[in-house]
Amino acid sequence: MQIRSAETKSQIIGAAYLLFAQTGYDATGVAEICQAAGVSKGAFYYHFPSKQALFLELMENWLAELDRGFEQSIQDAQSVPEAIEQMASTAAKTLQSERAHLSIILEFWRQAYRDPAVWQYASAPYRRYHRYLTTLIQQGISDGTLRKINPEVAARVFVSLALGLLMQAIFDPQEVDWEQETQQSVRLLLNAFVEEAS
Amino acid sequence: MQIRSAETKSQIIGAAYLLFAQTGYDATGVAEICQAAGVSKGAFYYHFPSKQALFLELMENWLAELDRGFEQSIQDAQSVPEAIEQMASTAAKTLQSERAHLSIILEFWRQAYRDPAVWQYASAPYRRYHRYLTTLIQQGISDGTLRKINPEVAARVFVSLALGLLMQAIFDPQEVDWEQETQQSVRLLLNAFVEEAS
DNA sequence: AGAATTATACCAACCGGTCGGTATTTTTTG
DNA sequence: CAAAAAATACCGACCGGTTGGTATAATTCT
Repeated sequence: MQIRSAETKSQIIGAAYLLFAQTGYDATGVAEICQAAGVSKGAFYYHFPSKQALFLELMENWLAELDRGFEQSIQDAQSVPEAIEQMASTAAKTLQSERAHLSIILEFWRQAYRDPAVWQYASAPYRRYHRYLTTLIQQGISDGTLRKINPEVAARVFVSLALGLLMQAIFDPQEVDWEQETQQSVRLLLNAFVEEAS
Repeated sequence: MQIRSAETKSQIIGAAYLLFAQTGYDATGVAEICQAAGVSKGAFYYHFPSKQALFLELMENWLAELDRGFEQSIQDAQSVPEAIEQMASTAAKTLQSERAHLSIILEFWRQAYRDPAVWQYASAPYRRYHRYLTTLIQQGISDGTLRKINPEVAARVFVSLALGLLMQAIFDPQEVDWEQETQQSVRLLLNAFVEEAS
């Protein structure tokens, strides 16, 4: 039956997700994953050709989910600053809900640095967000909402801000309310970027 | 004599630095490090109690060097914005010179996430920079150079920007001139933060 | 039955770390 | 000063344990 098969596969991915986030890719053995998933090694290698392949699929799923969250939120924004603020809010909320397993991102980055195939998947989102933000800011400038700043650079600042906050959230999960911190940071920037009422 | 001893030790650290940056901590074997350093395994374990200890020492050295670069540059700045700009410039230059081995930072972060001892060393600098930037911005506000922004938040933005740009520089070492990109980003922010001439 | 799926047993490679012993340098002693 | 003793620095074979992956048998589903 395909139902059971699919079930075991997602069991494996789920267990691997938790273990990779908890202990890291290298330190997590295949046997360990199988045990946590309640599945044998044979089943594992029936569904995945290798540990690395499992990792890639896991990452694809994760990033796709992240994208899904974004696309829903971007829809209805009245102004450019509001759109950016909403993007930030969505990102913060998504990450907040997964804050216990954010370290999986460290694993993504590490693998991405070594394996070109992983790099392709991992780097695409950032490029896309940068491009999207650039056009958004351009639009804000031409409709007079934003001051005449360099859209490319400003977009890079936002992407960097997101990455930087993410890093800090990974390492200080409780110290600070990162959702609020994100909101404050973005507002600070937007206030500094909006055209003064004349 | 201690000279030979110190020599071999630094040979080991040097070789480990390159290999860790190239292949990662886990994937780099002790034997491999020894071979690259032209030294035996016995010598290795004479100088370091464990692979992990070597890593820690390597990281301490690296971070201390980074600090040294900063302290020299911060000295003579005429204004608060100039001080920040100079900090950014120094950071960018330092990282530019080591751009081929920046991925060692990924290793730092990963180990820091697991080992509390490593975490202490790795997180201290960024806390320090955040604190320093906060007072710097506070000063800029009280002397009328900067607008009335939240110093804590603004400092966080700068730290995040640095982390974010660093991440991107690690993954796209050639695509962009990150030294220039850093300068542009910081200037954009500073321009947005300075008090308009009245 | 037979194809798909899961379980068990196993392997070869590798890895961090140890250990008995050797070479080299420094210190002590006659 | 030189011989002896001690301390330091280094060598490389070796070990216990782990790991990703495989071969093959058992089971389940259609």
